[in-house]
Amino acid sequence: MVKRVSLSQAACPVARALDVIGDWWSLLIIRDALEGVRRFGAFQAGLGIAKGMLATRLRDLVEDGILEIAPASDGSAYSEYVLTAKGRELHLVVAALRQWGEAALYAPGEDHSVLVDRTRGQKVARLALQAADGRTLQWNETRVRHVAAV
Amino acid sequence: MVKRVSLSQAACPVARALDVIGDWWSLLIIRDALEGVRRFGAFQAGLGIAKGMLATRLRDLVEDGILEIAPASDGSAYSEYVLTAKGRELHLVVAALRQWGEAALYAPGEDHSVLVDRTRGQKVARLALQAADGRTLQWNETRVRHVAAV
DNA sequence: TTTTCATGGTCTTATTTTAAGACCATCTCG
DNA sequence: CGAGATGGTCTTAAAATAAGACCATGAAAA
Repeated sequence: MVKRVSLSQAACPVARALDVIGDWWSLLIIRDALEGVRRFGAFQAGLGIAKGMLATRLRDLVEDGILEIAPASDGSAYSEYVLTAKGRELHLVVAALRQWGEAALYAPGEDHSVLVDRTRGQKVARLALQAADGRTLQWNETRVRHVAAV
Repeated sequence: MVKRVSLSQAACPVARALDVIGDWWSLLIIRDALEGVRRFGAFQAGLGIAKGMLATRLRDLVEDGILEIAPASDGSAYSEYVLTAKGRELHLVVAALRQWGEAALYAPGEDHSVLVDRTRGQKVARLALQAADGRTLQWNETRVRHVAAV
């Protein structure tokens, strides 16, 4: 029996991305980190995750260069987990998931949190795929160009 | 001991979305479905997934209204799995993952598949968050407005 | 300074999920 | 009809998860 399949060498960026952040908790941790959560205890309280799971997830995310450990910003001797530049770029993935969830998984009238423009408090516009020339592309107006097998 | 935690009733759309598609294989299945894969055997061959896993994943995705079973388009007695409207909307999530993977997980010069405009074959533009008035928003120019606890 | 509590983990255990393949029923086609 | 393709189910062993006991250190109160 082998370990869980690894996609870290896949030629498809989607597969490779899921290999890193495609598990249950990682994107939730990143979501919280994007909102400013930094301390172990804060992640644990916000997510309701078991401590052991959180510890391994944080370790993995640090190993993958998505989080980094920094001295606590409040001057105490504890440390904090902060997103790296690579990790911050995941905000679009989180936003896409959020918009899909809002549209597809809530009954009309059911309440949920909302991503807003920080300065004006207005809801962020829906994401859309655009061609190089700026045309908006629907799901069936794109295709994937695969690389030749090695 | 309880089952794996369920987030299906979360007030955060990100959590609820991950509850549905946040496992290892679902988004890869959806990625392939977006590229036109429809048959059980085609999914299995493309993903290298165990048959049992694929069967349960497909069943779950159908239950969640992301895929639906249709008669085979080639006239045979077999059936096919096709994306529903709800499932097709996930193309933005897949695109966001793809763009992040391309930027963050490949060494310079390393080859990967690319999402292109179907009519012109040009690479799709990078996604970006926009405010209601069209301004582009960086990761730190947004915040999440939470709902009041019930 | 001693004592107490908060913080940030590790380790153990029971349960669930996953990977792999054996097995089987139905369909297609020669 | 018979052989192989197709689309599954079932079994089994290994790995991941959930929950909490336990522990070391830092912070803070007495």
